[in-house]
Amino acid sequence: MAHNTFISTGSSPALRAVYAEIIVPLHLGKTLTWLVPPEWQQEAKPGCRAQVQLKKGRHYAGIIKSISNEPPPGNFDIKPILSIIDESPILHQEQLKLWQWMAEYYCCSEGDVMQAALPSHLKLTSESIVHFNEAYVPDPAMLHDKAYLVAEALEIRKQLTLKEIEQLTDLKNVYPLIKELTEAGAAIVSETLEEKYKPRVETYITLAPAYQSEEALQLLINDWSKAPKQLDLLLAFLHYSRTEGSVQKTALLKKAGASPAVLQGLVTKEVLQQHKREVDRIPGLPKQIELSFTLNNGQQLALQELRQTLTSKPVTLLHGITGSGKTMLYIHLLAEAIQAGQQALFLVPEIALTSQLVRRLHQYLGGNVGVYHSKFNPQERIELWNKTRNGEISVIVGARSALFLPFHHLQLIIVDEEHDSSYKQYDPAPRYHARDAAIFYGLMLGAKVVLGSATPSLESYFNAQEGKFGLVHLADRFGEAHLPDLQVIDTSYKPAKIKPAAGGEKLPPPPLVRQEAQDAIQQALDARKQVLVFQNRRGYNPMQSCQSCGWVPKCRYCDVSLTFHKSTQKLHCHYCGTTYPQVSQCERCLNTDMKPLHFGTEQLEELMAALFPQAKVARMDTDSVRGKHAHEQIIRQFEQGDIQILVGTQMIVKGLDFDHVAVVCIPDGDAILNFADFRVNERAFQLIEQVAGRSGRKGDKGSVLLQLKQPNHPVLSFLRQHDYPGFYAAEIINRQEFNYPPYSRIIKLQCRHTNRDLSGQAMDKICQWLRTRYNDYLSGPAEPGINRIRNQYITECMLKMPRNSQMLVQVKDDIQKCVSAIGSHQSLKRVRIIIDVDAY
DNA sequence: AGCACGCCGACT
DNA sequence: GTCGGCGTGCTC
Repeated sequence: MAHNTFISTGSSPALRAVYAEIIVPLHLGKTLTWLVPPEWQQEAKPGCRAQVQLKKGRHYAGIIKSISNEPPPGNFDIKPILSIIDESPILHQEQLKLWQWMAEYYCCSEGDVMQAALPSHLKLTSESIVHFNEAYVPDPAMLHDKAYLVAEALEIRKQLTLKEIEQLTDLKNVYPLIKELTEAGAAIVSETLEEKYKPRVETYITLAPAYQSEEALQLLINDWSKAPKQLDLLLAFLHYSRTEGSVQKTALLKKAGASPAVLQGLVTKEVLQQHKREVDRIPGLPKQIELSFTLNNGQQLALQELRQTLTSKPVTLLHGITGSGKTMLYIHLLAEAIQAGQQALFLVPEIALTSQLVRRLHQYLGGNVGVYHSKFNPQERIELWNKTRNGEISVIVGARSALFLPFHHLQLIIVDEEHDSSYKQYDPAPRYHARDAAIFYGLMLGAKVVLGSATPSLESYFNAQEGKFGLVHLADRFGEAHLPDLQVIDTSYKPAKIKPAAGGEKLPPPPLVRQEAQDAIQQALDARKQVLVFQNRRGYNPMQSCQSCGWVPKCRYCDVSLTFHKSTQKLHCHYCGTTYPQVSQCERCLNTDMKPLHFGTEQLEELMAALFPQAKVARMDTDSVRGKHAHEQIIRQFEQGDIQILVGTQMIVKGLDFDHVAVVCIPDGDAILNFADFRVNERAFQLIEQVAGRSGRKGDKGSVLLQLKQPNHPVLSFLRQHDYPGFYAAEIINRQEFNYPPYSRIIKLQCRHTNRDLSGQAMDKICQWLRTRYNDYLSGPAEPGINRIRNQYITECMLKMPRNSQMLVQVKDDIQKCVSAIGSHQSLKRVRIIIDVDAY
């Protein structure tokens, strides 16, 4: 690297200043440049973290993006880098390229990408420490009361953090006070950037060298007098060191029932010694590969096809119906990658990352597999990060953020359940789609990419049809299992044929779960089978309304009705989380006849328990799985047959394989089919087909009970036949006709502001500008169905751009210009603008 | 994101 | 008249 050669000959580049372009974890429009002082020029390499200061404030650990001799344009003082944190880069060049692509493609800053990509413990920000200036003599006349108080505290404690000063003074803003203290010469402020990752250290006990020999030891024990507890502990130690090899301190004390003081006695007598050792937080398994299963003919064939398309196409779509054993094929591919000394990434939707899946991967691929997801603590994530970087781990299974791990030889990326919308990050930026980013990254690295799904996204299937992706079908269900029957139960209103009895008694309302469905469930229970009940609404009643005026309790901050939760006896807003006391009286007309509308998982759980008292009923939704292990626990109980009926949201759909489910019941199918979005049909097909796939494994034919008010919905015929290609063929025509993806790319723009008018005005202006060039592609401005969330009024517009990439780059550029124009508009500059590329 | 700077109400 | 509250601009 010529630029940082300090001693050089000829036209001495050493005299030229060295600059580093650095990504800081902030939402900034551009990267900033720092000067690299000579003492850091050797270490300053792209991918290393550098400690930098912004303004006079905090220090950050930024990532060096590039090094150059060219100063940034503009005339201002360029601050020097304070230090280089990493001896060697923590990111590879390819990762930086991925970041850059992501920032450009999804219209965000690289700082935004950094926020998502780095585990929190690598993103350091400084803490200000206020030190006492020893030369200072406290003088109450010179300082204000509170400042004097702090000065006195500093004299005793020598240093205080900002938090401590806040508590001490009860001030919200301590900066003026600190300024006063520093100006008076009482205090000096420093910034500390501390490495947050600390290796886990355990203490091990060994015998002192003097007693290593059998004779010396015998002598010691035979001549032992006094301190019987110490002798007990010593004997216990000898026992464990013989049976287990190494002896860990806390384990020994626990097993021997001894106190630390007893051990300390032996250590002081120089009989035993203590050693500290760094240990892994993630327990390692043996790195063996044992593919102790056989593929059926269909799977064999599919695997061969897959291997073939992977060599000819950069991306292959594996369309395998639910229960066809896609995971087994993945395991084969992963094993091949490991054996070839490569690394592989196995992406799954967050909640599909269950111990069921992990257990299977560990069973066949052993310690070659590492798991990366949000339930792991920051320390464990760093260890996995490092193990990926140094190649200790070959396969990572993880949710979307696992894409950012520092693989050094990534040659295979599998995206399972590729249709799953949770691959798309919604908020905050970067609003990226992990599947699409994985495809880009795979192409860049020359890695093979496999997308797998029973119900592929229209985009992926389209790409396969066009020949852009390879396509492999896996049609047989594994182990003689049949696809379930779809039974539609018509719940549309039918006028009663018999007149109501004299006196005008009302007919009782039909039950939420109709008699037919109840009978089928009862049958399943009688056959000692299990039942899943899918309902995509949490809570007890998603809504209630006044019987006389129609008033509906709504959230104070959001434009949504409140859901009653029986567990808390409160009304909840599912958008901002605010809770309100239960309402029994209409606020508008004071009528006391509030009627609950619709139903959620809580009510269904209660209903199922009442209808089937002999069965154990459980519920799985975000409310019932609050704890770290609650989710796993419910799944395990269901697997073991301790639960017969499981009521739940999406959560029960993803990644779970249950062997004894005979019936899947969907009481509110209309909620799935009546969604105002161009992806309704696709989502409905995926959701229902996926839930259906949970039933009827291991030989029996299961059934799906779908209650619907519209029993002739076009999607149903395809669902009945489990005919994905048929569904695709029908749906793709709609997409083409209305120019929706995959025939176009959608960019959604949103304005958010507490003032509805300002939000609207900003969006109007944006649309005005965009219309001059993109009139044919623009729809909006409009207010979305829910126009206010967390007190922010939302307005939006949508661009349906042709797939032509040149134009896509252009439009993003123009959008950025719009955003900065709004940003410098006097009255609209405070409106927040959100750009969502490939929005869902 | 934070922190500095600047403009207005509560209180000496 | 000042203190200190929060609104908005800039960061190499």
